[in-house]
Amino acid sequence: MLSQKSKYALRALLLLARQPPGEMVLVGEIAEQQNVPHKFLELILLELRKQGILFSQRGRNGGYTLARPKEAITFGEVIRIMDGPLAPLPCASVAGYRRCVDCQDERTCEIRQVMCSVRNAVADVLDNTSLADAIANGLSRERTALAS
Amino acid sequence: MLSQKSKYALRALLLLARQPPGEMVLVGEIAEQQNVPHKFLELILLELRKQGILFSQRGRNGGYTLARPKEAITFGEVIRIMDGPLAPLPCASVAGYRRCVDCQDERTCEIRQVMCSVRNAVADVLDNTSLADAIANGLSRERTALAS
DNA sequence: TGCTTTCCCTATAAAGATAATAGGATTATA
DNA sequence: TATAATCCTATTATCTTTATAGGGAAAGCA
Repeated sequence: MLSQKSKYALRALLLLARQPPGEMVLVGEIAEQQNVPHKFLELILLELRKQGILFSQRGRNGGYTLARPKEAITFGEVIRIMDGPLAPLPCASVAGYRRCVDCQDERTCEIRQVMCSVRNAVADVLDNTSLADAIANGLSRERTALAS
Repeated sequence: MLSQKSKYALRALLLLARQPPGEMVLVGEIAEQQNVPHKFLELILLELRKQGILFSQRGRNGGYTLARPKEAITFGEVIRIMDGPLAPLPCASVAGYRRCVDCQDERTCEIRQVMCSVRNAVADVLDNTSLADAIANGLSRERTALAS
């Protein structure tokens, strides 16, 4: 399940991705527009900055902006930062592998094998969807909906 | 993330799937072999029985057995019973759809669209993997491992 | 220089979900 | 009727998520 934190993070990033490149936006503006608690959003944006997703400036005329082009930020990267590994089980994770303490034989564990397939299927979607992709799909859907 | 409950449930079901069809197994035996708390496993098996996955018999010579052939029980079905919908967001779920309370326009929500893709990718794996499939894959991997 | 605005940082509380335990009720068999 | 097993409800314990609070530090401007 996607956490509230990831949802807020993605909302904020999509909002920033819709701005002209380099445009600074205040935490308060994002919070208000997206219905996210201000202070909670601060924590989220702070973490995204530390992880190189956002660039920030303090003081007057400060705010946040994407640290990279919107084509170069994927859903997978964002969700991993907020929620941790994509895999349904630690033992099926590539980046965040951890052995199951009560697993009798990982090499033959059927559950692990299936969860590895799930992990790959999920990563295939999320690591290949950028903020730009998501926005573009949204627009094309919108056009389709209006045309029909 | 897969819950402990789902993991225990799948372990128990895979154990039962490896028995001769119709063979009754005690909760206590499953709990011991799979390192699962006895009383907790009882709750899990009980729910699986209510949902038509297991058949049980009380009293002496009682126990649990699969209510259907192992080819006809999928990971998706089991995980939905234990953990609820597969989708990362309620608004992206087919079976358990629920609107996001703070969503401004679901029709154009980019996050929802991506999460629908994730849901489909996950369901595609889990709804097409039966207990029998998982056991068969495990064996073939074992053979491969031994051969190499 | 001092004032304001903004992000930055740490700590903690509140709420909810998950995991587990407990104790007995019911049923089938020998 | 004794026994062994599942069945059922309630409760506790633990952990995670979500959110709040209060101030610290830097940037710009008068």
